[in-house]
Amino acid sequence: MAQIGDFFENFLKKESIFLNKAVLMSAHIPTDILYREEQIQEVANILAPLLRTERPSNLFIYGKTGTGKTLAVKHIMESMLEIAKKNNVPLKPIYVNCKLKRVADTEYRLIAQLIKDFGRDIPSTGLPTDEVYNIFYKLLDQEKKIVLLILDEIDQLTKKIGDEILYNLTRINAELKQSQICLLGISNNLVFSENLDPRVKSSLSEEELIFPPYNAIQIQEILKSRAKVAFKEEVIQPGVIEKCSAYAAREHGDARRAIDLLRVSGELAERAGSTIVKIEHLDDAERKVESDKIINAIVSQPKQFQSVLYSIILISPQKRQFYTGEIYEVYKNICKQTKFNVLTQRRISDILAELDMLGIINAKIISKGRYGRTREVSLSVEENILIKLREILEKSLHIN
DNA sequence: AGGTATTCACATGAAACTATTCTCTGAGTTAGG
DNA sequence: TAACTCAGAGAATAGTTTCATGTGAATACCTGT
Repeated sequence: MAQIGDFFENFLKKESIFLNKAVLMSAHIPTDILYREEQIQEVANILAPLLRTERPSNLFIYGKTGTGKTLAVKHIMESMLEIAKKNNVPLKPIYVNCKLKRVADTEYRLIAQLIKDFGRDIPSTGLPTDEVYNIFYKLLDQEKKIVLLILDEIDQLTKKIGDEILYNLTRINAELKQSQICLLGISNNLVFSENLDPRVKSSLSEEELIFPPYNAIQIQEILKSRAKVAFKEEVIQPGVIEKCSAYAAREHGDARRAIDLLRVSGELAERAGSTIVKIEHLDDAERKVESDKIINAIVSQPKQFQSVLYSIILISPQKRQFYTGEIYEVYKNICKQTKFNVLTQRRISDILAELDMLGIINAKIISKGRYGRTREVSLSVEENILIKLREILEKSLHIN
């Protein structure tokens, strides 16, 4: 008892190397956004009519992850809302992230989420979809207002359920008597609109904007400005920020990743009892971020999914590459052991494709001529993560 | 030898099914007047 | 008679199954030399 008490005492006494860690959290919106002045101005130009209660053009923003899209839009949204309040403009911005599981990743749930933003709760199931639409229309038209609907990661939404909702949303304006709605779509996928219904495409992207990736120097500056606020002075070893931004620049200039990395480095350094953040902490952080990403992705998947991955891990020591059929055989044995019912090969095929998407395996469709056509699968996970993964799966599947 | 046809072992697509979770509705039940 | 309970109908969703069709190239099978 005393020991753990001491630990907490010490923990309190020990000075944190952080001044304000919140600055390094992904939810944080800094007051000045570096290197995005141009884009912000552009967005502001397009959206400005909102403040006169006029409907601006629908806007579509493209850019890879961590290029400041969401940040810029949220920033603009906040300052506009402020002005609108001051001048009594009935502006109602709504921000929805379409990727969030069980929140806004289907048509029903998206509309339900919007309704919730108007202060009314809707049951999570049980109602017909058009009923939900009706409620939404009614709420919208209750009083005159102008709505700015921001759909973040909109590509995820259409990938899952098609572009019908978008069509419905673009048509809302025709149904409304008093209010107006303006759509702002944000997509990570640069070619997103190509496989969109042409009608939707033309009305959704009346205006388009591309956020280019940051280069290494820009990321460095961003990191420095954040670090200045987040950490105490002199706690960061020279070179850490440089290396951190180099990591991120290698991956298409993802600033969010860089910031995460820096935060985790700090946490690791602190946990290790170090008073400065060293390069080695950064290296550790890189590994940790990577393995956390993979493990999180796996843990949230269904059991059957995990079984398939476990099968792959079981074969992997023997061969470097293996085929769908082989995996299926091993998988069937696993099912017998764990008393799961065996899924069809069709499903396993899909699961393999998904594992490939998650980047946990590497699957390539090859033809072996006379001997058929199949996926050639290999694991693309580092050895030490693999061991951890294996433990987690065994626990999760109750395999001794 | 050179050219075509087969054939394997899955991949890929679409539709339909299953189980679960949830609402709404209306019939039957209960309790109070 | 009003309030309450409770079963059944109907929805949305995730995860599958069923059925149907597609596919790239190593081999088998011809053909004419």
